[in-house]
Formats: sequence, structure tokens, C-alpha cells
Amino acid sequence: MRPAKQLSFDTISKDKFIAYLLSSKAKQEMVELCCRLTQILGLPRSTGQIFGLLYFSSSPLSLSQVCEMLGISKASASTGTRQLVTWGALRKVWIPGERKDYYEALSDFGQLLRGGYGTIVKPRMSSSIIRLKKIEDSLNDDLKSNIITTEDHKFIKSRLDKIKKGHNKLIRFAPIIEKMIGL
Amino acid sequence: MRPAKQLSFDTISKDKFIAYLLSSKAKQEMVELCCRLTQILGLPRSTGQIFGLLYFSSSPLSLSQVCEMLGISKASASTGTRQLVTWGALRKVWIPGERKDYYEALSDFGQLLRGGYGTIVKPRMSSSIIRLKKIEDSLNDDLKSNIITTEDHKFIKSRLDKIKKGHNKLIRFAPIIEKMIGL
DNA sequence: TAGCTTGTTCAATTTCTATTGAACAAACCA
DNA sequence: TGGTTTGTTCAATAGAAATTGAACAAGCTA
Repeated sequence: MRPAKQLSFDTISKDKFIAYLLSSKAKQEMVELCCRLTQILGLPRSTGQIFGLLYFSSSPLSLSQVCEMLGISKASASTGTRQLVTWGALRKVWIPGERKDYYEALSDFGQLLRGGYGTIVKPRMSSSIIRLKKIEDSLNDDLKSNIITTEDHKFIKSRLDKIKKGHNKLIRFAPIIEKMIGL
Repeated sequence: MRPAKQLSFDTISKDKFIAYLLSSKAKQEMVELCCRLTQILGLPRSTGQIFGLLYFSSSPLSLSQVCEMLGISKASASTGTRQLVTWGALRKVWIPGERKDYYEALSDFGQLLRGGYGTIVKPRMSSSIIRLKKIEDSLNDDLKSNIITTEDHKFIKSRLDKIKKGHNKLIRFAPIIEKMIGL
């Protein structure tokens, strides 16, 4: 009895590889390692696992394969991959004749760091900084209406300045750090 | 009617200042700003608030004052300050004749970053890296017992190497980054 | 068109973390 | 000693975030 559909060499080798990832002890350790690294950036565990799996997969995988191999739900896989794609850690691969989306990890691990920095740290920083000017204003008002002593006002002002200075420094150095992080 | 205990100038000015922190709109904004910045490092909100309060206080505050002014429990205040002290963001101040512990924030905001990096990122990194060697071993075993093709083995090996390389780079650059971050 | 495959979204649930109240320990005082 | 003040610890609770099942949308096939 012949298989209904003849398997190409590529398909066979791919299936073998997936079977390996599913069975091997090393695989679990690899995914776990990668997962841990990505979790440093504050990613959910499931998302970390997805990246780990794809980072060590020599061929792109579909969503359903990711679900099956990691034992997570379609929903998690969908949201996880989307996030990783927007961060630039994964990329969609179009396989001709296939209706499924396939994903592969960029070898540049640093892309993940940069993505995380750009979407988590940076916006929070700037949204915080926007308020600085407002705070300084109400602080000056407090001084004028004698709610606060000149001395205390001076102290608070100096601390605010420190934050401003630090922020500027970070802004200035950020591109350099980003480049250095390019793993 | 005279107050039972004559207040020194210092005490009066301090009480005034605390009243200011309690009442002012600017205070809430300041604490919130600082809180947000510290939360970037993954600190609990209450801990962030403690740091924010002390960062903008011109005099050291006791635990009970922190509780009262932030409306948090003794337990949170105790654990929060302890963590901040071990990170080097706060320091205990001994006031002669007082039985309470007083705390003040170090003006060096970067100390917090370094503390967070040292106690959160660094250990996770190294504990992850320890496993690298182990993974490589089981990978080689898999190759020998023909569970995996030479090709796939090569691919996985290259990805592991990338992680190793990236880790080394981070280790090498960490001190430089730490210095640059010194706000 | 109906039926099938694939991916997304969202309310409900589970899981994890932060926070708290209360019991405890330590140091001081009278 | 007993009482008071201060700080710590921990089990229980409240709160936030991740995960999921299920309903939905979009695209293809016949």
C-alpha cells in the first residue's frame, strides 16, 4: 500500500526533525533555555516558548505545529507569534502552495532585546517624562503660595533635575547600547 | 496652654514638609513619576512608591511615616525598604536618640538600575548559561545515536553558539553599560 | 451556495504575584 | 517582671496577568 500522497525529500526530513524536537530531552532543555532568556524581557512564558522552539528549528513551523509541539492553545500561539513578529523576533515565511502561515526566528537574538526595549521601556520612559514639566509648574505654584519652603523647593528641584539629566543621558546613549547589544 | 513637649526647629520644619508631601498635588505626581520609573525594573508598585516618596523627601522618614503617607501596610513597607536597601537604592539613617529606623534615598538613581540588573538579570543569565554545556553534550549524544541528522545538528549548534557569543558580549560590556547608566 | 481550513478575538478561567492582617521576636523602659 | 514600641515573617486574601475555549471572520474549494 502506497501513501496517498508521495512525500518529497524535504517533507520527510522536516517530519523527522519535528519528531526529534518532540522526543529529545535536549529539545526541552533548549526551549527552556531560550524561554528563560526571553522571559527576562518580561514576555509571557508561552511566548518565550514559541520563540525558543522556532529559534532552534531548522525549518519554519506553522501555528498548528507550534500548538501541538508545545502543548499550548491556538489563542496563545496566535497572540504570541503576533507579538514576536511586531518585535521583529520572528518573521512570516510564505511557502508556495500552502495556506498556513509559517514562522521562523531571526538568528539575531538582539532584535528581540531591541524590540522589547522599544515597546516596553522607551514608551514608559517618555510618557513619564512628559509629566516632568507639569510637576515643575505645580511645584513653582506651591512655592509662590508658601506651601513649601524655599529650601525644600530647592531640594525637590534638584532631584527632578537629576531625573531629567538621567533621562537625557539614556536617550543619548540608547542607540549606542542598542548597537552593542546586537548579539 | 503650652505643648507638652517643646518642638525643635528641625522637628517643626520636618512636620511641615511631611504635611506638604501629604497634601500637595505635586507630591502625588512626583511619587507616581518615580514609581513608574522604578516599575520599569519590575519592582512591585508599593516598593516603587516607597522609593519615590523617599527620593523626593528632603529628610529621612521612618517606616511608620512611610506607611501612613502612602497608605500601605507595615508588611509592605518592611519588605519594600529591605529590598531597596539590598539593591543599594535606600540606606538606613541612624538618628541619635531615636528607636525607629529612618531611611533616605541615594541621589544616585542609577544605583537602582545596577541593583536590579545585578539581582534580576545577571543571575538568571548565568543560571541559564550553566545549562549550555549540558545541552551541547546531549546534543552530541543525539547525533551519535543517529536521532538527528548531521545537518540539523550543525544548525542547532550554530544557534547555541550565537547565544554563547551574545552572552560573552554582554558579560564584557556589562561594566561599561553600568558605568554609562550612572545617572 | 455550503463546507472546510486557518487565524483572530474576547469573555471566562486559571495561575501567579503583591498585599495585608495578625502573630511573633527583639529591644527598650519602668 | 510586665508593658510598650518597632520591625519581621507568614498564611490568607486581593488583584493582575496569562491562558484557554468558543464564537467569529476570512479565504479557499467544490
